[in-house]
Amino acid sequence: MEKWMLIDGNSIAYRAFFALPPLTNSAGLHTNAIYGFTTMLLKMIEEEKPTHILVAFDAGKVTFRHEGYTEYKGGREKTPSELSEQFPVLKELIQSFGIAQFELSGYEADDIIGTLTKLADEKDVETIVVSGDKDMLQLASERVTIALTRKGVSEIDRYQPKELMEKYGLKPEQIIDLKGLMGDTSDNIPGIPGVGEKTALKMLHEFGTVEEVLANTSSLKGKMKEKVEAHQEDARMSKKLATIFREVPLEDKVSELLYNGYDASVLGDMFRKLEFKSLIERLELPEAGGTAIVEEANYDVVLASDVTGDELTSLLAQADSVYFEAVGENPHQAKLIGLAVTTVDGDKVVVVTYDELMDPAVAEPIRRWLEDSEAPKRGYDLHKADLTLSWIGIPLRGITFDVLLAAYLLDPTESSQTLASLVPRYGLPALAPDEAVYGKGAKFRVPAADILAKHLAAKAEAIRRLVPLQQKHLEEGGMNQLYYELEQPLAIVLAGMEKQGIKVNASTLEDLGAEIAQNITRYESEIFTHAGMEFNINSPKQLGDVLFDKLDLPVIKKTKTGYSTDAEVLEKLEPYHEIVRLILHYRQLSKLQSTYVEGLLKEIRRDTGKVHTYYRQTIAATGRLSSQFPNLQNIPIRLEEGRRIRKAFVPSEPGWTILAADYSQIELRVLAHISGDERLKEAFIEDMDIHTKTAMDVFGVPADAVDSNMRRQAKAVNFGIVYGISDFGLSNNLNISRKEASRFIEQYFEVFKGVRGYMDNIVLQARNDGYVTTLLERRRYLADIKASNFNLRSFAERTAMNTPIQGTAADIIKLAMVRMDEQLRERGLHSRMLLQVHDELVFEVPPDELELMKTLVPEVMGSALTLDVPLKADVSYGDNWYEAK
DNA sequence: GTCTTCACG
DNA sequence: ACGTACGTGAAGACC
Repeated sequence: MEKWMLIDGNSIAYRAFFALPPLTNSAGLHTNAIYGFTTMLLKMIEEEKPTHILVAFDAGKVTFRHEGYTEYKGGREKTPSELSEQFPVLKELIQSFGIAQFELSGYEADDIIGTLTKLADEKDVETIVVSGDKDMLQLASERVTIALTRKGVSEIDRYQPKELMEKYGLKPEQIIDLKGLMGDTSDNIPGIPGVGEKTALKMLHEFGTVEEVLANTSSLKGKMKEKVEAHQEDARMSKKLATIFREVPLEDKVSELLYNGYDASVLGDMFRKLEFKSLIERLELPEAGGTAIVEEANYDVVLASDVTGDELTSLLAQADSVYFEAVGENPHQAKLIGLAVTTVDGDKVVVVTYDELMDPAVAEPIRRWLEDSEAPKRGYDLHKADLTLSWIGIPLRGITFDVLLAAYLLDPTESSQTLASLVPRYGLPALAPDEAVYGKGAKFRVPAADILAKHLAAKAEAIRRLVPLQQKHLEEGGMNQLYYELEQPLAIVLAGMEKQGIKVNASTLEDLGAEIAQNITRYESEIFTHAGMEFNINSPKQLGDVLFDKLDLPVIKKTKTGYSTDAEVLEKLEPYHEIVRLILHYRQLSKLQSTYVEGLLKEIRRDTGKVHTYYRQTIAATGRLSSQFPNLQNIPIRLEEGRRIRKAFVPSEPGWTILAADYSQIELRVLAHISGDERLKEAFIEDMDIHTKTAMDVFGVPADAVDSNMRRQAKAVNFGIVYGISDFGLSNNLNISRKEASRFIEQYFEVFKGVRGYMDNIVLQARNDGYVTTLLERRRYLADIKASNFNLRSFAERTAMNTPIQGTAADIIKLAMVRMDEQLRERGLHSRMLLQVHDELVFEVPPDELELMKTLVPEVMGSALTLDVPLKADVSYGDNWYEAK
């Protein structure tokens, strides 16, 4: 079955140009229109899977339309040179894709596309037209779908006659009547002055066509009647101008549209010229020179079982880098496939398959090497490797460098940190894609040993070559300390905590679950009664239909796909209908049940009764950790019902205690330090209640005049300050007007002048350097800090304000963790560090260590880093995590 | 796979 | 005029 895709090249390029921030490649060529066009093209090819593709361009300056009306498209702004310079390159790119393009003198892209859709209708071929121009809607038919871009080029609305009727109440052929009446300023089509979309639609719904409207002016009234009568000719001519000409002599050029996919090396060359690195990675295109740099491997691959134990031992004595391959996202459950070790001189790579590692006859030297803390190892994601290995009883020691961790510090915002994506960043030869070696999804297979060995060897070699390059960059970025003294040691501390796990009492959860289940059923039936029908309350779509169509509640907010029903909306709807409160409760319970009761129960290991999270150290752009499988950083606490989940988190030894310590206001303390604001510093030096103090200063009242509402507002302002304040955000949060919010902020900055100075300064610094840093020199690049798009730029500015604060707080608790681990070890304590929740550390403590830990933990946390204000950590403890409050 | 919602700091 | 608070992960619905 044929399927055609016809793209309006000029229209899409224009749209992309104005939607995207200015991008240039290093040669200074603007590339934003090309980039936008390309992403749109890839998306549409993927979604539509066309057999034939054409990109049509407008040709030359004079089209047949000018013959009748010389002002056609007059008055249009001249195409900016930043865009026009992109057209020749765009055409080259389309050629690299192997996609046909037409440009016929005297005709516009519309006409070419119009002619082809006519042909498609005649031949009964399914066709999609891609454009940003609503005029195209006149071509819609049962076979022809018009895809119009919305909001730049990223979102696309598809129209067939049915959708057109729903949205405008018009048939496709009436689009030209619409234009005839209302005109089009961008094409300088006059239409009837004073008639806009609303009026034009009204007239067409009544009369159907321009001609009929003109024939019935008598039924129009007043000013409108005069205008229509005076501009009859304009309307007729406008209609004619808007009509797409569908008889372009294309003869039989359709066969040229056949699309057979692209040649990866040709497209790769083109993307390289444009410096579309993300697209090269996304499409897994070869790295350079037409085909990938295929460097002849200049090392021998040695299988462990092919050499004697002594030979293996001596090879490992000169080991340099190591790569571990495991299958599975969750390192606690991942299956090791094998590992590869390069020698220092790079001329040999030893590969050990999993079976060999498990074979005592072969494994002895390799196990000894892995466990030897004096044998240096450079690798990729050794935190994960350490954890996976620990489950088969092999500790990994002697880590001296990790290219994943380094890549993260060098650019934490990079979207992919896989080894394969990292390698080209440093100009090293590409790796074979994992998919090509293993297949994906159901087709995943571990290949034969020789093929596997080659692949693992290439990865180990890539690591060996990456290390010195990254070390140089770390040095240049002043991140040596951050790397060697913080992140790298932390990786092993984390693996220890993860392996240790925390005990979760299943029956506590089950009891809670039974209680919640009862309540859920109750709410469910009450909701159905109020709704007068049964439906899936968990479906935002169905819920929206009930609330806004059936019950006719006011629509507060819309999402891309329909009505919004989030908690914020529901809270506003509470006064209108009793059902809303019930839904809010239902939502709360349903979340608790599915995510926390059922979700957590699934994660408990049957044998030990523990859950083992996995902390990811290279995800968050600010330097924070993230937690997965399960996420133990978002266990409920704010509401009592949810907080009870914490009762299930208990010590793993009888008689022990859960001890939790959290930093008090760490982010605001960090802000006080880095901004140097005297008032804020003083507040913390005096150990005041910071929100009350803020209220006093912002409202200009004494402490005893601060009521709970003032404190609440001050607290919101403090949060806003940390997030990178905007009046809009604060007004939203406090449900006040933007003006009021803006006054709060102004008053805050009047008092905390140093904070204002910091905010102004950090944004300037970001603009200057392109990045911001934390106290420990952790770096975050802000690609959009100079964007012309207000939204993108504002976002980058808020990020510039927030990242040094959030990131420094992350630095501090990470430091505390490394220190704490040392302390437990050096003092020979049995207490164990189990969890980190951004500003909190959770331990399990034997009875005889409780008194010591109660002072040691806050001491270590408080002295992790010396700031101009004290760091304070509060301790609490109990029989479970709930009691430790 | 994407979207929406919601849990945490 | 624009239209967002910063950072995450998981579940369920729906395509």
